[in-house]
Order: sequence, then structure tokens, then C-alpha cells
Amino acid sequence: MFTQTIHPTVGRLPQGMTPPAAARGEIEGGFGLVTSEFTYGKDVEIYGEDEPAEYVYQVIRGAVRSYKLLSDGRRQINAFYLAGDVFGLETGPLHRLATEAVVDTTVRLVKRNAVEHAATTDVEVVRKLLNVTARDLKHAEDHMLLLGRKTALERVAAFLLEMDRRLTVAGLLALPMCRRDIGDYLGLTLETVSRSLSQLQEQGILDLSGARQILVRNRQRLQTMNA
Amino acid sequence: MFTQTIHPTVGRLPQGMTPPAAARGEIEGGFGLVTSEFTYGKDVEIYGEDEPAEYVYQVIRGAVRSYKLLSDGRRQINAFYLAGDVFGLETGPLHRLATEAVVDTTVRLVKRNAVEHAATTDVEVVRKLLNVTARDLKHAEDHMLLLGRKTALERVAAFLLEMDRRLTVAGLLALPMCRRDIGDYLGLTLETVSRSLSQLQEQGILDLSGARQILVRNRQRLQTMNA
DNA sequence: CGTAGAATTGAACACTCTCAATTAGCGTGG
DNA sequence: CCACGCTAATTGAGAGTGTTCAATTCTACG
Repeated sequence: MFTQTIHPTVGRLPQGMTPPAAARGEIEGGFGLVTSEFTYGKDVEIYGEDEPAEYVYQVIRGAVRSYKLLSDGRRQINAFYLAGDVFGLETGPLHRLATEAVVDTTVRLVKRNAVEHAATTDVEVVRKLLNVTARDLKHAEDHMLLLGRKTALERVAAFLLEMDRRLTVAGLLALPMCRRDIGDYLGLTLETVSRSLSQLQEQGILDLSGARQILVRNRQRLQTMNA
Repeated sequence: MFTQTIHPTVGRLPQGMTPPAAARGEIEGGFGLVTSEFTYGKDVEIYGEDEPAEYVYQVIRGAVRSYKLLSDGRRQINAFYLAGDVFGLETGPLHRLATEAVVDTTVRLVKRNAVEHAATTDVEVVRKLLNVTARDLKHAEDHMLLLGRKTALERVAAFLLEMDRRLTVAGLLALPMCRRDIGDYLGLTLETVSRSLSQLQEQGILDLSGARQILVRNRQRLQTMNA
């Protein structure tokens, strides 16, 4: 067995522990560097805020949330990373956000200094890093508009459209995250998220077949709600 | 006279009009490319959302707001760019946000395709682009926490600390933007911004000598409010 | 000075939050 | 396979923060 599941009680990758190097591949399909795979259990921290950035990650299977905390525990989730997404890339020495596995999640890792090294000589590598960062920035810009200016219903509609686009399989949207995660992503409470979803169901726009199994019946009306 | 002020009624840089090439310099102190200067009058649009990205800009003097609009006019200001800041850099073909001069503002411009060209061969240039983008992303991440999870008072405190850091001269903070701009930056109404400032003044943390002339009396208490 | 836009302040309202109770869903073990 | 138990999700009622609308004051500038 090449990958390893760390359970919540175990915590994250211990100091000095190297992920198994048996699995090799490429981040973003082309850094041409040695990579490893690693599996994190549900709710396990991958790295903490202000922790040294030692790896760059790519989600192979599962989902990851990145977030910041205030001193009293208020949390803002900046992004959910799903299969294929690259995360954990930094230009400075530290991670500016913490990340956790939303569900059991397998990631591919590349040593950060390997990427750094490649980036000093290869223009294409730096351009890839720029593209990854620019994608995150675009997402952040859209999300600021949502957080600063949209109503609860508009936020939930936007969330559903984003997730619909990113992880709908066979017409069914299977959310990996709980209502609290959604609330912390949208700047709402979990109750408001729940009420908004119920409201969308009453209006016949959705079908909730189980709290996390969503069928989008009227994509167009969701889009118009998105202002 | 090498620079030109366009007044609000005139609008922005007209189609096909090239900024005067008389002034030369460098963006970020080192792209080594030919640049021009241009001056925009107060409230004049520099570029619109989804407009082709033809230039990269650097503020020489003044202040710029970048923002997104919803269809009904709600506005979210993502950032204020002040003297020295680079803005308008895109990896795609279009600007994803609109920008306007907050006050009469002089900018340095570089043709985007000149930057693009330099970036195909010179690793250092791409690294600079990456650094600029990463700085914007870090700002956006911090701002998402503010918009999603902070109270009105915490937002205003954070805003004052940011502006204090970036443009206090001789102990006095001279804001270039109006209350509505601040509100649209912080996800609040202008009235709430005004009330929060009054409240900070009552508590003796600030001294408002004129609505836009602020003396920060107790920086530390502002920092603790910032949670 | 006079005027127009900007900022402040007040009062009532609304949207979202908080707190609480109930229901649903899911994994575990008998 | 079903029952149990725990967590997640829903729903309700009341409270609160920030908004809206309106009036007044301030300030910058012609």
C-alpha cells in the first residue's frame, strides 16, 4: 500500500516525515518533477496558517478547504479545492491559509524547493505558477463581490452554480462539505444556508434528495438570482 | 505639457489614442521596457470590466479604485492602488475588474504585449509578474476574511490600519476617497462607515480634523479591534 | 460668500444571526 | 437486518447589527 490514511486523532503529516515516494506523476500535468501521493483522513489538517511552505499540492481525489481564522474562532473559507486543483503554492516562505481535508482526500505533492529550483531556469514553469496564482486571484475577486455585496439567497445560488460546474456527475450534485463549511465559505451561518436551500426547493429550483445530494432543476433561474 | 487630464465628462482614454511616449521609466523599477505617463482626472475610468487588457499600469501619484458591479448597481471595490502600486496585470485577454481614478492620478503605462514578449524569454520578468499577482492574492485573501467575518467596527479599524500603513505622511492620514468608496470597499453602507468613525472618535482612538484628515491616536487599540 | 456635494446623525425597518427544539441521516454494533 | 446513538440538518421565534430613508450639518470650491 503506497498511500496512507491519517485519522483525525493522529493529526497531520508529522515533522520530518516524508511522504512515500513510490507514486510519481506531475503536478498540473507538466512540471516534470518527482512527486509523491498522500492521503489525509476527513477533517485532518494538511498544513496550518503561517506554517513553512514545504510542498505544493494537487488534489487527486476528495476535497480540501482553505481558510483563515480570527482569534475568537470565526472562520472564513476562501476556497474549496477539488480533483485536479493545485493548492499550497506560495511566493513567500509561509502558508497564508490553513487547509484541511473535507473528506478522505488523496493529494499529489511536490517539494517546494524542487519547484523553486525549476522556476529559476525554466520560463514555462514560472508561467505555470503564475497561471495557478492568477486563477486563485480571479476566484478571490469574484468571491469578494459575493461576500461584500450579495444577499444570502444570491450567495447560495452562486455556490450551487460553482459546485454544479465543478463537480456534477450524471446530473447529480454530490456535495462533500457540510452546511457549516458552506456557511463559512459564503459568510453566512449554517442556518441561513439551510433556509436558503429550503427556499430554493420550495420554488422548485432544486431537489434535495438527501442533504448533500442536490438535483438542479432550473439552472437558468439560479443564474438570474446570481445578479 | 506631457500629461493630460481627462475630465469626467470626457471619459477615459479614447479608442486608438496612444498616451504620450515622451516620459520613459520602468514599471516596478525594472522591466526595462519603454513606458509612458498619463494623467486621469478624478472619477475618470481607466479601463472597464471585460475590456481588452492593453496596458499594465503603475500609480505614480494619486489613487485608483478597482471594482466589480452587479447588474443593479451594487459595487464591490476590491482594492485601492496608491503611489508605487502596479495594477491592470492580466493573464487572460480581458480586464476582470474596472478601475477609476479616485482623485487626479498620474500613471505609468507599459504595453501589455511588450511585457508579454519579455515574459516569454526572461525568467526574471515572469517572476516579477508572479510577485505582483501573489501580492494581490494575499490582499484578496485578507479582504475575504474581513468581508465574510468581521463586524462593521472591525472592518473600519482594519481599513484605517491599512491606509495608515500605506499613506500616512507626517503622522496625518489623508484619505483620498469618500465614505461611499470606503463603504463599497468594506461591504458596508457609507452611513455605517461614518457611524463607525464617529464611534472611534468618541472612544478617543481617532481625531477627525476634517472628514478625510485623520489622526490615529491609539494604533494599538485599533490593532486589537482588528481581531 | 453662496452653493452643491459630502458627511453626519436620527429613527424605523429588514435581513441575518442566535438560541432552541425537532427531525433526518448515517455509521456502528448487537 | 434492525435498533441505537450521534452528528448533521431543518425549522421556529426572538434579538441584533447594519440598512434605509430622511433631515441636518459640514466643507470645499467657484
